Amino acid sequence: MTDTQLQIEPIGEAQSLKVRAYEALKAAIMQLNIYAPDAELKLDERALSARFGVSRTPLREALAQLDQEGLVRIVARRGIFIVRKTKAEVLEMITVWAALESMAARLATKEASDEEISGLHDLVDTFSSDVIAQHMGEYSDANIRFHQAIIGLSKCQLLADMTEKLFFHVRAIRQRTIFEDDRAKRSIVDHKEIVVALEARDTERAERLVREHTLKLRDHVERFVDID
Amino acid sequence: MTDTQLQIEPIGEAQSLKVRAYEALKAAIMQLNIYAPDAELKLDERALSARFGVSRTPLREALAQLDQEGLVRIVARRGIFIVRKTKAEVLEMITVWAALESMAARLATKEASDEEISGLHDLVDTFSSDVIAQHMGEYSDANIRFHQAIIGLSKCQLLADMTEKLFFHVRAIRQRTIFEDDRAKRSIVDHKEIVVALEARDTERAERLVREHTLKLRDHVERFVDID
DNA sequence: TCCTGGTGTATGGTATGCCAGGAACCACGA
DNA sequence: TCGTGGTTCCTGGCATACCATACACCAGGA
Repeated sequence: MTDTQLQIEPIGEAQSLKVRAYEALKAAIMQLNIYAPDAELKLDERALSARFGVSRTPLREALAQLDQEGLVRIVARRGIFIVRKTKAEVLEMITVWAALESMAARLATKEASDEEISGLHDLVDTFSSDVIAQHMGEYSDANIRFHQAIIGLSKCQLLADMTEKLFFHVRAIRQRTIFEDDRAKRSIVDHKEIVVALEARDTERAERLVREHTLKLRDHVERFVDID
Repeated sequence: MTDTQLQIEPIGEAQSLKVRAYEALKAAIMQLNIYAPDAELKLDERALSARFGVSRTPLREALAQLDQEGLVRIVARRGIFIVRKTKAEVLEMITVWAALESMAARLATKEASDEEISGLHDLVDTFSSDVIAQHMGEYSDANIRFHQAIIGLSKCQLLADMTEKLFFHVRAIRQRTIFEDDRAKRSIVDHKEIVVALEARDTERAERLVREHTLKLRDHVERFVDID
């Protein structure tokens, strides 16, 4: 449950320049449509340090972290490039996500309280009434909150950490998702079934439903999303 | 299949100082028994840069990477500390590992060729005849190779990358594993059953067997390993 | 003796300058 | 026209000096 454990920003300020540069860069990359033909994919240490008003050192550390996370690729004496995930890589990420979230569902049937599971109903309802959801398919905020909530109910912090990174990359392709009229509706049905299985403490069924739900997304992306 | 795609070191040399420092530090941490009472858990940038003969800059980048991977923790103006994983964290890692490897088994039943799956027999046999395995329980090299082979058969690079990091952390507690006489034998039985399920292309069964096998390890660690 | 305030020191954070490799461009010759 | 050699400049890698802060230690007063 991400919403219950408020993320405390020490002051919202007062962080190291490295961290601030990292977050600024990450936000900048996130809002950039990297699949646009004219997207600016090449970065420059010196130019960025000038724009941020910090020296190259903390900026380099931020970029190195982004490099390790796979958002950018640093090539010595060539440049720093924003990474375009290939379709195959995106599919792999969704597959791993399915593995992690299905395990989370499994754990949730054993670790979560009845009240916590009941709380999922609200998220499903929010999703149902979310107009945006009708247009964004799998990627509306309400939808993501539902999935993150399940991961939270597993009480496994590592699962939460690992899926968060995957979410970021998958989000990047949301603009490329083709609208399918009944996809959102079927998604809601899936969600309701998942909640029912969790409430029944049906471990195997909850795991299977979550896995199949996410693998459906995988197949959808494989068939209808065109990147590369 | 990790063994088939030989890892080419460009020259074995000629890497950046950052990478070399990273690998040297990682190797040093790996061979260190961090759970020993007198283990040296505090690092010092300046001392390390002197010992490696490089400046602090590449060393800091290497340490930052280790920090992100969770092997060390860098605290501003306090120091750099080698992380002792808590028992809860280790259990979470094994749980995630179970999620990933069971998904790998699932994929392997669909992606791997008959020859590739047959190759697993050799690894099981190697493990059976590995005297060390009798004493190290789950953590012999032959055992790890078996599990990595399954992940390789999934043809999912991301699964391989993510599990590799987990292996590293779990290895760190192998000295703390209590010897259990029939554990290795039962492990071999599990492995053979897994291979059979893979050969039969029984997706659900392969997934379940792998998951249960790894969760057995989880329970074993939970009960018999004493860290913290 | 114990608490408190100040000062010194250790340590990670940041700024800056130089280095070396590679790519692009241009001149020149075949 | 095309290929080849060299020169220049762009760019990340590295070294070094300085900065800021948390902690330890000590002196002085109650």
